[in-house]
Amino acid sequence: MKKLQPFKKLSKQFYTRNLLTVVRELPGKILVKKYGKTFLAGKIVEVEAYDGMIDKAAHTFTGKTKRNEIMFNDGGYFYVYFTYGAHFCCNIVTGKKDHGTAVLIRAVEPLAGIKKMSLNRYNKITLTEKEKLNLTSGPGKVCEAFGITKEHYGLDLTGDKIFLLDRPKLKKSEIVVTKRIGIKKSVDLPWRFYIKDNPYVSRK
DNA sequence: ATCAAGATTACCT
DNA sequence: GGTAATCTTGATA
Repeated sequence: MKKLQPFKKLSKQFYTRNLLTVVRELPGKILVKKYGKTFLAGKIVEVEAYDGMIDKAAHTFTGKTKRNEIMFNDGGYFYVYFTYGAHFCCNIVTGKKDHGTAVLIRAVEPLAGIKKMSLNRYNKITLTEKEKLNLTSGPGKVCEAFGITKEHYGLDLTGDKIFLLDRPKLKKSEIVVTKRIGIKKSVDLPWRFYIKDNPYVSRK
């Protein structure tokens, strides 16, 4: 009989390891945002790594600015940015202080608070099948569904507003590795990781 | 002060 | 498949 693992918050030590170690372990973990007395939650199904030291696509590649300064902290902080005049995207800062590394959360599978997510995305509760799959299948969609905005910039992920829950490690065969999406620089780095056959992954 | 780009999305054919 | 929308940020002057 397999022991049921309790849902435990990921610790500071999880995040302060190297970017590429953390990014491989993030698929399958659970993103949680406190919402009043309840919670919004989703299983992380797609992520990308960004490393300012060697990666021209990273916001930290050209040094510290007001926007990216949280990425130069040690791991365990939330980096939120605004783009294309419309969308927020959220990231998990990793590594040691001054590394400038983070993981973009590209897609999650909704687990709890789905009604609230539906309201945030579509301003209604009853969704078509297509709309359900479109709820959190992209970085901007995740933030809209969870109500994540610049006010969440810099949050400590060991706190209780936004955090991740641990889950058993996935097998290597369950994770697909590809080049990243939607960037024009350093396009060949194989730093996108997603859960095989999961319908909420943004693109095959 | 001005300007171009952008870790996207929704909607179109 | 392609592209308009939309505005913050960072770079350049």
